[in-house]
Amino acid sequence: MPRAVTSTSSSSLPQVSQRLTKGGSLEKKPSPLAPWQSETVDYVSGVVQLFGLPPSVGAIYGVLFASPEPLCLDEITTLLSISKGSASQGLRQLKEVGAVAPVRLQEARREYFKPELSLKKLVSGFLRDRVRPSLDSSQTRLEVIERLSRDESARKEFVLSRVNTLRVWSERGRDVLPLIDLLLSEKTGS
Amino acid sequence: MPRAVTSTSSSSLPQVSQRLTKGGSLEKKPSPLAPWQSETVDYVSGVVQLFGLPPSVGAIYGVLFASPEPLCLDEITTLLSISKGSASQGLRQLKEVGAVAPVRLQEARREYFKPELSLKKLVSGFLRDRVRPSLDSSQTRLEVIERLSRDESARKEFVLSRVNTLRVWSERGRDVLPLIDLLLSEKTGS
DNA sequence: GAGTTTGTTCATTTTTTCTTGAACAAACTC
DNA sequence: GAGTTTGTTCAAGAAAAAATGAACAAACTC
Repeated sequence: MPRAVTSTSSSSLPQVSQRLTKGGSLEKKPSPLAPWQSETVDYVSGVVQLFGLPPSVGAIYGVLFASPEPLCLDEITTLLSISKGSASQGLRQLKEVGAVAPVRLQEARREYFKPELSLKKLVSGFLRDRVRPSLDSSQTRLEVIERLSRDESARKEFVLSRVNTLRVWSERGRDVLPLIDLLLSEKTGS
Repeated sequence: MPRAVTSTSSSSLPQVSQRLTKGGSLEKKPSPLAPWQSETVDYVSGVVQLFGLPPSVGAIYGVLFASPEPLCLDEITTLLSISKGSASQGLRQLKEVGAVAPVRLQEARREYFKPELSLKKLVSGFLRDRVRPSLDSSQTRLEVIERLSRDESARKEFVLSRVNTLRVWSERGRDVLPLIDLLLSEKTGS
């Protein structure tokens, strides 16, 4: 009894099909979402994709963002016309980065979700869970390269200079992350 | 007539099969590249992929980075065992973001390439060509959302607050870009 | 405990992205 | 101009990523 907004609910909504397409955007088809909501889902989804997350994940965050009340898995599934599997996995990813928080509604048995709205938290969660790890493994790999580079007999200076450049870049990367965090913390909008 | 192919001198290159695989890494097979070079190509390629560029593009930048001399399309093709098409397209992309510069070698007819080594230039080129455009189109889309949101009669305050949040985020995004640029400009390593 | 409701997992299918290679163009050579 | 050499384009194939859906588990209800 997905109250309210089921796709093909009682009305004659003909195949309410709203499918994710290449741009990660949603085809404009009859939707249980208000126009501004569809547009927002689409927009947010695009932004999220810029950060390398799949379209469905962006859409899930988007629909939570555009909903006045927390939503449960089933509602998300219906509103976006995505599979239960996608929704479940997408929510997991969003929880991991801290982009979405579970809400326990007193009477309800299901788990509801609301979006994290602090840009700082969103970004730093992403940096922490997605970028930092890469930077770390990058460390190990750099060490391998340094070791191999010592076996080089020819062009010694060139090799050293390049390896050094890599090292510098890597450091710079590690330096910049916390600064981004810092930049976003001031003037907490909204 | 590939001459003076870097590293492993002018020896006979035995079936250099080196294929791009899922992680964007290169299978370890007999390669015309020295070990540190292969490793570097692999490493750099990984980093480049973090920025959303395809593996082959990263590999191309990587091999240029690891080569003491500029390379031409044909040499790149051979060293990485990728197709001429890939190499050509990859080089175009790299030229667009300013990650690679053409070098005119006096006697030679072919076009040779060398890698841009300034981190600042690399990053700002990327921001300019890949991120800025998204931010701009984002502007237009935000306007659409604002317009649609005015048609909303219910939950007025909620809708306004969300739209406002989007606006703030977008501004923040535009503010941060130049700062990143700034951060990278000081102390020019290497 | 039998039957629900809710959610997760994962093999399969679908979609998207990347690479290839062959056809084409442009610029040079003789 | 005919033949090279060098490089680009783009349709088609290959590979990777994402979404689906059905089987399964866990927690609840009676």
